[in-house]
Amino acid sequence: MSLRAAILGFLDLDPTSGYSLKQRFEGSVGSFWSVTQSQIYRELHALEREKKVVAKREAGDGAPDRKVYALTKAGREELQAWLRAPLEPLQLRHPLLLKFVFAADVPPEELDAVLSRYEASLEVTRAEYRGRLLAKEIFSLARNKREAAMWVLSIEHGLAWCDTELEWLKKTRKALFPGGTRAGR
Amino acid sequence: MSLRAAILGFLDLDPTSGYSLKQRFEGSVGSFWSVTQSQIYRELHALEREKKVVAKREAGDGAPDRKVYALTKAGREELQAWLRAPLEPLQLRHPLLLKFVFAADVPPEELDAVLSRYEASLEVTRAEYRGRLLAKEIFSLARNKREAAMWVLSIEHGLAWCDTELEWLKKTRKALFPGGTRAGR
DNA sequence: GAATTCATGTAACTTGTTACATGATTTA
DNA sequence: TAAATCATGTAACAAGTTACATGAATTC
Repeated sequence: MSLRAAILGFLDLDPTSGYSLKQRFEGSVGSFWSVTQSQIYRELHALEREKKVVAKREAGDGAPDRKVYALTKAGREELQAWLRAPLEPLQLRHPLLLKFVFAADVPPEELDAVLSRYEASLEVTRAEYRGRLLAKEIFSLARNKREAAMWVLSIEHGLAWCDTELEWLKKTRKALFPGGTRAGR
Repeated sequence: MSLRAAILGFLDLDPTSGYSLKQRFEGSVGSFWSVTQSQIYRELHALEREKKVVAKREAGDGAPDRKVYALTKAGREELQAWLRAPLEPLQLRHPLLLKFVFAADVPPEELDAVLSRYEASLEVTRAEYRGRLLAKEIFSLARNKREAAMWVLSIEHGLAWCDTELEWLKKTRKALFPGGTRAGR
């Protein structure tokens, strides 16, 4: 349901093709909502059948044709209804934590390696969010100041989450490997 | 894959039935890994077919029979392999954030209501985690001190996450409703 | 007497993932 | 010349959700 609504949301901002919707997801809500190309096409087809969106074929001379989707009135109504509807419950799935709970017998160096890889990936993610804030692309795409402010807040949410994770890792390392496991960390 | 491994992990701690596995998920990793009853039975059946677990029927006199599952050697090996394997990537799906991004035109009071409901649910969750730490059930179930320490850390992760969310909400409210939307908040 | 808990499960459905196929254009 | 990008999609599969069915025992 959320995926569907997000597609409507993006098309409301700016009608576009399935292919580029994928890019938009990645470039803006990717940190808290992941999608695959197949999902997008499937949902787009369903929305089209239900007349929530209409497609216009645009000839790309040389390049492949694009099917540009736009909301219909019914589509706009569905989006508005979703915005006011109660939230679907947040259900985290955190593979590191899950593994962690069963890992008491894993030798310290191996556990440390798992934590380190996660830490490295967090730092990459955080740098990306920082870049997004600095790039200020947001301010050119947003339709008004309020919208821009909200997009900034959503990125700041991602940054705060990264920081919390990193702090937890630090604390966890201290608790589990009080002497350190190897030179350098 | 993670679900499967977690089932193996729980059965390794203590052989038990599908029904009570569900309870154990909820009572320990529920904050970062949600499951349904159907998923558990389905996976348990698959694991049985693959000889990773064996079931023993225990007659419950009066009460329904239970099928108590225990790991086989192959099951233990799969668990150990998973513990050392690279993590599946973390993919958040955060319905509030997603909605937030498209909600610039939602009237302040309605948006505030969405945020408030989320805030309330976070406070419930946080209280539950606190309770879990205070209850110290952990220390009786853990097989050793290291394991207990790791379980405590996993709950502390949940608490830290709640706190970060609550702080973000506060900040967001301040940014979006500088004068407040109604008495009391 | 009604609802909840214990305990098993099935069926149907929705959502998410992976792999593949096509074919032109641009970049390395 | 090989790889990446643009752009469409399909098929098969895996994972997650919802609703239902059964039936005894216990608690309200």
